[in-house]
Amino acid sequence: MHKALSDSTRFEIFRLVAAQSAPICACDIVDRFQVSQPTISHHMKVLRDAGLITVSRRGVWAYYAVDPRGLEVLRDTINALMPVQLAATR
Amino acid sequence: MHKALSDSTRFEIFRLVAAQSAPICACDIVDRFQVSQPTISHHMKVLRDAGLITVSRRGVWAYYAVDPRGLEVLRDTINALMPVQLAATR
DNA sequence: TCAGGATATAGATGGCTGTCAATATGTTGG
DNA sequence: CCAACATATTGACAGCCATCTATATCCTGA
Repeated sequence: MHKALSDSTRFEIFRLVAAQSAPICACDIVDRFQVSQPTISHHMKVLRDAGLITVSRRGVWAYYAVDPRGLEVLRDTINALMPVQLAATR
Repeated sequence: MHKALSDSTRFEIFRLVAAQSAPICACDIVDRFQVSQPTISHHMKVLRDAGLITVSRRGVWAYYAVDPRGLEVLRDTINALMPVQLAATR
């Protein structure tokens, strides 16, 4: 999961997806980055395999959204590493 | 920061350090992993450069501890990615 | 059914990095 | 001051991976 977020391009893609209030079209992601469409597709697969995003198809288009369960796992992992009194901090 | 935790050996080292109630000696870390001493030293440097751990010297020995500020940054980064109602979940 | 477009897959490649052996650096006890 | 030890640094190398081009797959409108 950390590995999925360790590449800067992929992290930025994830941030973009996470910033949306609705699923975002893959084509819109391709438009916003300098890398090629296959590279974006590859990154989406990595993020998907990590459980961080979900994909839904509408016709030809692919719509990506954050998988809340993945984020929860990530947060819980971090919290488990924190000393208790620090974990209580908000 | 995610990159620092993306390697499995390094993540396990960090988990070991985080699990201690007092700083842990580098020699004890070397003892618990299969990799060589220089490799451990390299990983400690990566974790240190990422702001995740701190080191203090006592004589010949190096003692490592989690840097709470790094963990806070990490947690805040994750929280910033979460939808508000999910971030409120405990 | 076909053309065109959106996305995914395959294969190749260059750069990054985790690892090791060898060595350097720094510290302490005698 | 020296020997022994703990840790860090260096240099080399193999495997991984982000990226590209080319191509395949899938869907839709006409």
